[in-house]
Amino acid sequence: MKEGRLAKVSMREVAAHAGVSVGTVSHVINRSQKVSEDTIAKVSRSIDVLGFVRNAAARQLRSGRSSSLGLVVLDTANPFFASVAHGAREACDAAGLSLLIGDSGTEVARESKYLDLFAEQRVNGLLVTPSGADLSKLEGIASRGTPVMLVDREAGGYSLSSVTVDNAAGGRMALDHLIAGGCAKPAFVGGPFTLPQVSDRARGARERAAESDLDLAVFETDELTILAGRSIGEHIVSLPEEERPDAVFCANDLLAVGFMQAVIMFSALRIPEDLALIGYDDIDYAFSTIVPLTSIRQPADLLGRTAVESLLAENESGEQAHRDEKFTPELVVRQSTKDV
Amino acid sequence: MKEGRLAKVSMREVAAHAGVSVGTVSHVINRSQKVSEDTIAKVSRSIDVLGFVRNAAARQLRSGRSSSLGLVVLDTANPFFASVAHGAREACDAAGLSLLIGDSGTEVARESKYLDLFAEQRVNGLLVTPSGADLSKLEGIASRGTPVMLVDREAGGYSLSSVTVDNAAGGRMALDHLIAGGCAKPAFVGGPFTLPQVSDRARGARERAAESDLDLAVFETDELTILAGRSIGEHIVSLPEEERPDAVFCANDLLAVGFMQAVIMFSALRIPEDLALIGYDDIDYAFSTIVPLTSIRQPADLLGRTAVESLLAENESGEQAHRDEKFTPELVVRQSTKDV
DNA sequence: CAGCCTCATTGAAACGTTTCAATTAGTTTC
DNA sequence: GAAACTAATTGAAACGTTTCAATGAGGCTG
Repeated sequence: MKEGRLAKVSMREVAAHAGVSVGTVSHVINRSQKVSEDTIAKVSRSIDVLGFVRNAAARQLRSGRSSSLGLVVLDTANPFFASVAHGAREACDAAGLSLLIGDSGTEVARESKYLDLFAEQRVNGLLVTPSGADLSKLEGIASRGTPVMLVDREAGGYSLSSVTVDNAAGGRMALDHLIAGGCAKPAFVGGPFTLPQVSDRARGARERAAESDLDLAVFETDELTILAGRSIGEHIVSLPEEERPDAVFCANDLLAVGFMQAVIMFSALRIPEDLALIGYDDIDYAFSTIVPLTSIRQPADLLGRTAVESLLAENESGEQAHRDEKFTPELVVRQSTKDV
Repeated sequence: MKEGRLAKVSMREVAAHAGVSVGTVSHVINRSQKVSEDTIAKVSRSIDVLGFVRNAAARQLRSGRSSSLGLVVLDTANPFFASVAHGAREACDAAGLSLLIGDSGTEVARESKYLDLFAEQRVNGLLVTPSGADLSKLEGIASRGTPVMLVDREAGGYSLSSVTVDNAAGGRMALDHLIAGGCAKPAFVGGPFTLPQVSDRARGARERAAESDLDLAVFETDELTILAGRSIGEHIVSLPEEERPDAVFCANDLLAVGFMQAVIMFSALRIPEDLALIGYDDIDYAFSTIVPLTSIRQPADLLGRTAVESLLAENESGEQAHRDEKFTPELVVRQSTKDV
């Protein structure tokens, strides 16, 4: 019953126990210099016996290296970002890095808090989906030597690298499909419009609508959640028929899922006959909604993976030039829209 | 255009720039001792001008404090664990701690890797949903002074605290409901059975079935994912009618969602008339499946929050006694089962 | 056996903070 | 005007590593 009460053991104790110097212990642990078989055995044994655990803080302080990346996304509960994080994590694992994840909840203040935290942690790089329009803080961080990669957000005028999926093209695709299905009164549901992901999708959609001489009604939401979708849906289905859209393009699948709930709970409208519905992201659940959801698929996993890999590549090559990698989304047709 | 090229600035530079000692700078930053208004202003200005950022490694090394908790879950993509993580994060934010998250993918090796990583990080505490049966490693960590809290897993014989939801009771509830709806050939779908969450739910279900003189058929899966649900579903709907269950209890909602996809794609069976279906967790999407899914709701968010709070409380009070906090799940009836 | 390798090990200086006892300057008290 | 306080500031010692130049012990060579 000898409970090894918090006897914090450092390399000094290990060295003493094994009868060697501290430097030797370090070399055994890191294989940083040749050590004889005998010594390795002795030291390893002492490490086990004493239950020594390396101190990451000390090691990082001395070596300057940190071996971690920071990722800040808008909402970890959103399956799209969960996939992004998953892809990023896999890429980090492969590179022997650990990934710190922050959830900004689309709030600039929280995002900023995580950026500061990660900066203090001296992460090797930062992957960020920014919440606000002003990227100067990120630019500052990048110019001070920490590589920054924008995820699902273009650099705009800022001097930053990015990995994105073409949102305007996606919006255009969505409307193209709805119009081909014969829709006459399309609407866009989403928000906040301060998010370029939202406004770009809306813009692409509006442009395509205009080409067919159609107006695109816009219903702005506060969030991109199931709940927000349900409440705006409740509003829209209660509109008099002449004001009600006959096709709704939701800025993401969570909104669409909530919207569908509202249509079914609060109206007798049929999907897609009376109201066509298309989402964005093609999350796993889109396939399984009451009426299976047509959606615009984004390669989320790939986005995360690519972001990490590009960051590391850029880091390694000490490159200055910023790259913008842009993927193209893909239409996935299911029953919530009229197939053509 | 003066790009502050990686001029790594430490407290020494700040002190020099402000014309004070390093100690004073530290006191300004941490408010750890009274400093005159004048000096505070001077130092703050120097910090801004030089772009000083605290070095977390050095600060932690010296102070011994780390202000972070580690959380290891089975699968971050599973909405249940996403909610647990969310609750934990909120509680951490409230306590001024940062939360490190690891995803074990139900692999003991990956879990172990994260535990080591967190140990090196000297986290203030560990929240773990273990993948394997052997908790001796965790017990060892706890006895060496790092508080450990099991999440969604009981301590069994081990000397550890836990926060759980009663799985056997949940399984019992599910079967109770199915039997009340008139089911005669119930089945359980889930796995791996090495996870107590799975085996306890199955056990509760089997016991309740036995009380009504019914057998519970068991179909084991490798994972608790949509895909696994779909493939076992494909198998089950293709069974000859006399072997086919008339009610299926899935060990979680992801399985149930996949199962439902299979039923619809590969059979003409109606839910719930020909086949009743009940899931577990009551994730947000359960409400929106093709046939809205009956499920056993777990307070996931609360689980995460409580885990953190209990850990901190235990930590603070320096308590030795281990507590087991157990919540009770709740049946949520929707259309995938016959209401009674 | 002097000189020169090679191989393994060592000792001590850094890394950037926090912390605490010591110092200085200024103010009050008798 | 000495003594006793208070308030603000300082200096230096840790914290646990990594790293690098230096040391020592053999073994070879000529």
